Amino acid sequence: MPKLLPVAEPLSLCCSPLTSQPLSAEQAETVAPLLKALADPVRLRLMSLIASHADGEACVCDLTPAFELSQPTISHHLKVLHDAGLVDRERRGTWVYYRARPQALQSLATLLTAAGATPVTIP
Amino acid sequence: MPKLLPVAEPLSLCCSPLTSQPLSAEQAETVAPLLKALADPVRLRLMSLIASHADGEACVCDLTPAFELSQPTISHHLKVLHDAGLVDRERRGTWVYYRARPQALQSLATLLTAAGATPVTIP
DNA sequence: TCCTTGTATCGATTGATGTCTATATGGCGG
DNA sequence: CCGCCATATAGACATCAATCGATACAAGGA
Repeated sequence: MPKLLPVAEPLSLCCSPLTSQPLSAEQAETVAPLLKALADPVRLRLMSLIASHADGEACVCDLTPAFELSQPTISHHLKVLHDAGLVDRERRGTWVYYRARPQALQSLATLLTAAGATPVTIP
Repeated sequence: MPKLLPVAEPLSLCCSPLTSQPLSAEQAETVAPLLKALADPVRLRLMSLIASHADGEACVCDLTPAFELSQPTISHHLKVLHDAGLVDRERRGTWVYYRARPQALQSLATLLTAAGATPVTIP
């Protein structure tokens, strides 16, 4: 029987921007783990490397050499990103590819974006 | 022609979106602490309470009762937010007010926003 | 001056996190 | 089937972070 999928959920953006109304405790508990997954320099760079790579995906073999860290450490960080639902994971032959989930980043960005104040308003 | 982004000087957002090009190690070291400061349910709610409060500011005395945590713990979390540059701090008489810095949140949102995707960012 | 109220700091404790080495797993080629 | 390569997991260790009670500091009022 096939292994159960890990935690890649719909990632529905749960809430309106932080600045429009207070987050509930539950909402905060939902969102914080996403931010925590990103709140590490190595994982930020991993996410960035993956997301900016061609087709929004990258092989582990592309990522590991970018750091002066052991291979298990990189694998660990990728697992954290994956468990948070920020990246998808696919095995193709010997290699494993991680793919960014733009909607995940997008929902976080929306949360942080000031309510009325869109990024750039042209008068 | 595109106006310059309303860059928040003290906190100048260091980088273009994650998805447009890889973050340097230095950029990642700069941004990660901001995310880490937000990556806690209590601090997320604090930030949200402050930002959504009238005038974007709130007294500690308004914030503490919203949690079932000791006053020193709330004070600690506020300090973390302040040290990260996410909120300003001002004493008025007996009370201390914390004020959200929308530019800080905005720069994070810009970082997370997919390059080509929706929002109005101007590169 | 002393007391009271609001907020910050200190020190301790407990649990989480990043990193490593060693080892396991999964696929491919011979 | 065997051995090699790429990646994941396990276990250990050191550091960090969240929380608390106790206490210090700051400001205003008696």
